[in-house]
Amino acid sequence: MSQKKISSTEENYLKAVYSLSEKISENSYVSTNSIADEMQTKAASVTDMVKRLAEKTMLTYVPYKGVRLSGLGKKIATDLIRKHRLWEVFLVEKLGFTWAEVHPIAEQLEHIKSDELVHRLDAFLEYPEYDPHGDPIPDKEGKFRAKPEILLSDLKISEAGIIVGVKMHSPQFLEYLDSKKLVLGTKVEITEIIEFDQSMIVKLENESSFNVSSKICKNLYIQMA
Amino acid sequence: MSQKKISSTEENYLKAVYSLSEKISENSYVSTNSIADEMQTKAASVTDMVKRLAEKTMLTYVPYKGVRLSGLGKKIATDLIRKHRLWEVFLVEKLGFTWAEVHPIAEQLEHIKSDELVHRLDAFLEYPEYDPHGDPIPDKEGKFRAKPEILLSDLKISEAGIIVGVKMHSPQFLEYLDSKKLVLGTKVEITEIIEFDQSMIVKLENESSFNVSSKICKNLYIQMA
DNA sequence: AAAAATATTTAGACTAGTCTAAATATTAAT
DNA sequence: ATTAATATTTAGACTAGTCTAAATATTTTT
Ligand SMILES: [Mn+2]
Ligand SMILES: [Mn+2]
Ligand SMILES: [Mn+2]
Ligand SMILES: [Mn+2]
Repeated sequence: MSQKKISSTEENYLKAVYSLSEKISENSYVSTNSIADEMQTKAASVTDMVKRLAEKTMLTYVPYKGVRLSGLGKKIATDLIRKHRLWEVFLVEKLGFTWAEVHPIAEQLEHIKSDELVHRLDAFLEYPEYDPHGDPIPDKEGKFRAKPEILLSDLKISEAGIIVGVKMHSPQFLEYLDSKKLVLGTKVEITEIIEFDQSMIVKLENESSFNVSSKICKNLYIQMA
Repeated sequence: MSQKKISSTEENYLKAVYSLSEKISENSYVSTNSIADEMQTKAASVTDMVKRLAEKTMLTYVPYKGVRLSGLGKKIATDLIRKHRLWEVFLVEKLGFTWAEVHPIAEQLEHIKSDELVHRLDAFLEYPEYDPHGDPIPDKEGKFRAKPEILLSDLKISEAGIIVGVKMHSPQFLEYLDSKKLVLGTKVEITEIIEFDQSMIVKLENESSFNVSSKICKNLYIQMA
């Protein structure tokens, strides 16, 4: 399986490429610069690294075009995402962390190498399907369950739904959501849309309604009721 | 606290020095070669590293004599041991690993950096005092509880006690102990000592008695009944 | 289609950590 | 007190990963 010799750095590059691949069309390449952006590093460093990863057959690299993950690279990336999200569930469900706190710790824990550990953690958590931010947890084969698609900003007046995920993950954003009780599982109904700034007046169950900015509406995933 | 920039490698060196310090007299030095042995590396590499650690005031280094941990170095080492042992408890108590399996995984987990995580893990495990091998878990200040001292090999005929720890940690040894039911908490009584090879005939509660080799007797810690 | 702007790669340097081989210091043996 | 054996340090080289600056390729604008 994924028991090859691979560094945490290499894993992080593959994860970044995977994540960037999701945002572009199937047959296009992930550019050097976009990877540098995502990894907070320099394009020159990326070129070095993708050459090494290509050497290890984890991706294909076409100079001046970009890279594409191979099956192996995809497997390593989804394994990493699986571990990241399982650990986030652990941190929230078992240790009582908030959803705003867990990401940096999961960034470390995802690199722990032990298939048996992942397997037992998964069982201990009772095979969760989604992480604390509503992101689906891929299975051992790297298959994802359906991910939330509809944003709060897609709803029309009088439509209602349940918050099932967040698009942005910054702690500040998540803490703000907590303070407004806009957490996963909360039912929301649109009572009004303010045209000039695209903000919405939202009604929560057993709560008074209030204004929600466009920025927030574009970062909340909804399961329509 | 321990939030300085410190690499896992540096942490491992400090842990090795700490462990070696325990085995020698208070005022003597830990030698370069002994560190190289412990770390499975070369003496030349150790010299390089201890110079860097001395630079960071984590230990004092006297060329051709050896090193001694500073207060800071000692704190980093005991923090690491604390984390290692807490994770071992987690792996055994919560995830169902055997005591023979946990060490290599804890070697990775001990390097996760988050004081809050350690604190919450400690609480989640209900503040355990000993790890699955009977080794005491130091507190936040690095203070240790009493560690087991008496070995099974110290007992005389007809004396009895409870197994509270193991001196050796190899998986093979631990698995062998499991197969003989010589696990922590087991009550043992010496019924006979074979002089020529220093092996012992041991009686367990509700079990028939059997021969235990000298090597094993020297690696089992006993709390006398 | 040339010029300008942008993206990407190459070249060379740096740090952390490691190694081997050679030099030097310390300790033990005669 | 020399000599021999052992321990330790230095010197020089190597890899992974990173950076800046310069060179080159690609894309966009005019
Ligand atoms: Mn995360
Ligand atoms: Mn998440
Ligand atoms: Mn251990
Ligand atoms: Mn242990």
